[in-house]
Amino acid sequence: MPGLFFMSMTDTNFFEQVYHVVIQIPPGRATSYGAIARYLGIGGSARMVGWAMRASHTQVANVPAHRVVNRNGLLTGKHAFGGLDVMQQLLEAEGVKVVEDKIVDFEKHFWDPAKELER
DNA sequence: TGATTGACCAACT
DNA sequence: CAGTTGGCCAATC
Repeated sequence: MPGLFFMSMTDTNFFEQVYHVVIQIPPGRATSYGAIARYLGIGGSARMVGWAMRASHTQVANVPAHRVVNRNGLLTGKHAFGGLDVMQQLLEAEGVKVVEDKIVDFEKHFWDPAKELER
């Protein structure tokens, strides 16, 4: 039932790539902007990933942006969810503990597209 | 059109 | 160990 996402064909291929990966993140898992960027082959442009996410919440639905945090496991984009504790609630609802705006045992919940989707 | 900024990351000082 | 710098690329000023 998921995978029901669509966007204007005027959107850049970059956004499409990012969403394609994020949407495939399983519940209870999380990944980092850098990991996605590397998987897409744009390693240095991790900032663009986060930037694309911010735009996603207003343009595209069904994008679990709350499962994407920075390399530190910190919920850097919480402010984009309308509330400063919305992102945390979403994660905890999936079984991911969050303390001080950062994911506990981030490595344990880490989901690397380059590894899971590998090849 | 040039400069600044951004839900980042890694290396360097 | 903390602050700075470079990189990457697109949007905004």
